[in-house]
Amino acid sequence: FNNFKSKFIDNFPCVEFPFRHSSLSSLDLVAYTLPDRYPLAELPAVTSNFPVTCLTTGLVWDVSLLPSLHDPTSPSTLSSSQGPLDLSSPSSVSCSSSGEEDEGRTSDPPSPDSSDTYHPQQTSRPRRNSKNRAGQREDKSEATVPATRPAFFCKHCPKEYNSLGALKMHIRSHTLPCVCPTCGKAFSRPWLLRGHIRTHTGERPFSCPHCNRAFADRSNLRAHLQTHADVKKYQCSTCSRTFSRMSLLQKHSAAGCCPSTA
DNA sequence: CTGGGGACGGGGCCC
DNA sequence: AGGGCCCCGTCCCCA
Repeated sequence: FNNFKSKFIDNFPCVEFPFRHSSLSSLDLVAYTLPDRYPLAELPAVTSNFPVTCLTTGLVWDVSLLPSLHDPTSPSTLSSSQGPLDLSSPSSVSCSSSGEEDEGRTSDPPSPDSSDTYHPQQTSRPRRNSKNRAGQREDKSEATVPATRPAFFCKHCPKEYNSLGALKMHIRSHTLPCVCPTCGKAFSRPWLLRGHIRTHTGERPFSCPHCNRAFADRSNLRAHLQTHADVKKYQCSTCSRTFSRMSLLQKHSAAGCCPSTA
């Protein structure tokens, strides 16, 4: 890995080393370097077990209430977030950030809307009323309830979707059609690329109303706003201490406040 | 160990 | 139907 890193830095002196995560395993490196882009989907999900109270919604984030999050058959709970980079041929991909279709591009996998990408067994759309974002993770991991069975299957991974649009959006995460003209890093969506480009330009359009800090990413501003809050979003159900981030609560629990659930 | 920032992924909703 | 945006979330790094 270090050799790879050194070579990368030598060849791309103006580009930040993309594999910044020092904890990358050899398997991760294989995932990056092999043409097959999805072996990470086979890895087991890393989960934690402790109750969390979301103060903003009043929901208790107790993983025991979300069995699908731990469904071993679900491949998607793993964060393959740092999507594989196709740095080998950055110029071969020509996605304009304005939303050029990944479908049908010459060097990419076959079009997601082609007939072999899905199997329209059932086309009933799920409830679109729910603004329950909390349920997103449930939906991500698997079809949680057999009531609305997904009908569209990704041919690149085991994920299933109940609409063609959702499937197409997902397939972009495989094809990564949006490529940064500066460093060649590829993204699934144009707005992700735009956010990434801000890391090059230094643009920070999201300002904190409470201090003079500004952020390139709205989510990061949101997280920052938690630091100004008297009562933070995530509460330990054992000691009632609140935290600005889920990850902090996780660390808190893992450190022993909630030994029964850590 | 804790708190916070940076970067990014992905599903749902709106237009 | 599709693109853009919003929101929620994760992971890593660093002070």
